[in-house]
Amino acid sequence: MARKRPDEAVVVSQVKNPELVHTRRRQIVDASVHLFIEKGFHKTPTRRIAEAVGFSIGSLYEYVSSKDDVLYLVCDAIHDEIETGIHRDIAGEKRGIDGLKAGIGIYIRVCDTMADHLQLIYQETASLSKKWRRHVLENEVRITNIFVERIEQAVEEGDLAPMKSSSVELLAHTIMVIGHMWAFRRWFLKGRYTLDGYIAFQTRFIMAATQEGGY
Amino acid sequence: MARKRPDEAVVVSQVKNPELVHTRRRQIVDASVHLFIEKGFHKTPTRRIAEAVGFSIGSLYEYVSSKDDVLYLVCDAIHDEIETGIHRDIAGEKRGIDGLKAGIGIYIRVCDTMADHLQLIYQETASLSKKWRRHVLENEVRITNIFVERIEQAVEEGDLAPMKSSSVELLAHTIMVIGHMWAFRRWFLKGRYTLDGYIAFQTRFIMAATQEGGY
DNA sequence: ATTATCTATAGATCTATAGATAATGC
DNA sequence: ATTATCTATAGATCTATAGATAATGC
Repeated sequence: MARKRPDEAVVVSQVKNPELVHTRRRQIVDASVHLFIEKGFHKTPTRRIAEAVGFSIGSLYEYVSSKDDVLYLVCDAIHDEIETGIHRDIAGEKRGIDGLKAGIGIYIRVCDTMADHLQLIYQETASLSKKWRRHVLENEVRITNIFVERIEQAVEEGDLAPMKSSSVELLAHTIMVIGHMWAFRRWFLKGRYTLDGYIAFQTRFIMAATQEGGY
Repeated sequence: MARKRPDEAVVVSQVKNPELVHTRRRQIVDASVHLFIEKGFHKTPTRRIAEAVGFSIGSLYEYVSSKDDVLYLVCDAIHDEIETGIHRDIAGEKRGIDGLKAGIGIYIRVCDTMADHLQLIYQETASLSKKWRRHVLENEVRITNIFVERIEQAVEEGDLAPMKSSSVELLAHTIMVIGHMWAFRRWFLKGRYTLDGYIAFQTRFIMAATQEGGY
C-alpha cells in the first residue's frame, strides 16, 4: 500500500525527460545514503556525491536545485523502503491481537535491517529546510498509522479493551519509538541482546501493558 | 550524586588559571547551547560562538583546542544538568514500586524542561569525534543506571516479580527512551497531549507491563 | 534546435594559528 | 616575565552557476 510518490513532481529539475530524472535521482539517492551514513550530511560535499554517482557537479545540479533537496530525497526514499518492507511482510498476517503481535515483530525486524538509515533520519531531519521537514514528518505519521489500524482491529475483534482514540495513537507512536530504539541505541543493545531477544522482550512488554485496559 | 566532573582536566587549554578556565568554559557552553539548538552545530561558526560569549576568536581557542571540544563540553553539561535534575527531585521519594513510579514522573518532567537539549544530543552525538562520543554514551548509561537501581529496589521490596538482570537493564533503557520520546516527538505530541497526560499514560503503561512478571 | 552534460570558477565561507598587544605580578 | 587577549590572515573548503561542448532528433 506504498503510496504513489509525488516527490519528483515537487523537487525541481532542469532536465525534461521524467524517466531520466527518475533513474538519475535514484542513483543520487543510492550514493548519498551511504555517504551520509558514513560521514554525515554536512561533512559530505556535493562534489563527493557527484563523484560517487559518476557524473559532474554541474550535472548534479540539473537534477536537484540544492543540497537540501538531496537530503530530502534520501529521507523520503528511506521512509518509502521502511513502509514497503512492513507492508510486504505484514500482508499475510491475521487480524486481532495476534496480528498486532506479529506486526510488532515484523516492524522491529525492518528497523534492524534499516538501522543505519533510521539513525540518519534521527540525526539529519533537523538539517532539512522547514518545507521538506514537514513532508518527512508526514511520512513518519503515515507509517505510525499502520499500527493505529492494527490496534483498532484488535479492539474491534474484542481482543483488547476499548481505548480512547488518543491512547491508540500514543500507543502506536510508542511502538514506533521502541523499534527505532533498537537502531539508535545499538551502541548499548548490540552485544547484550539478540534481535530475537529484543523482539521477545518488547512484544511481551507492549502486550502485557495493553492487556491491562483502561487507557 | 552528580559525579565530580573531570572534563576540564581532559579538554586541553592554553590558559593556566583553572578557575578562569572553568568560568570561561561555562560562558562558552551557555552561549553555544543556544546557538546549536537554534542553528545546529555545523551551521554555527566558531566566530559566532566567540562573539556570543563576548571575546575574540583567538581567545576561544585558548580554552578549547577545536570546535569538537566545544560540542563535547555542551553535551557533557547537558547530561550533567539532567542528572542533577533527576537526583534533586528523586531524593525524597520512597522505595519500592511507588518510588519507581514517582521516579518515572520526575524523569519525564526533566525531559520536558530539557527537551531542546535532549533533541540536540540526539542530533549531534554523531558529529562528535569517537573519543568524546564514548564519554557522552557513558553519561547516558550512568543516568540509565538510576532506573536500574530503582527497579532492583522494587524487586527487593517484593513489589515486582524477580527479573533477569539483562531484563532490568533493558527495561531501564526503555524508560529512558520513553522520556526522550516526549522531547524528540514533540512535533506530534505537543498539542495532542499534556505533559501530565503523557506521564499518566506512560507510567501506567510501564507499570502494567512490569507487573506481569516473567521477564 | 533541443536536451543533457561538463569544465571552470565566482564568491562566500570557516577553522585554526601566528604574532602583536595589554594586563598582572615579581 | 608571565599570562591572557586580540588582530589579521593563511589555507582550505564548499555550494551553486555561467557558459562551453557533446549528443540526439527533426
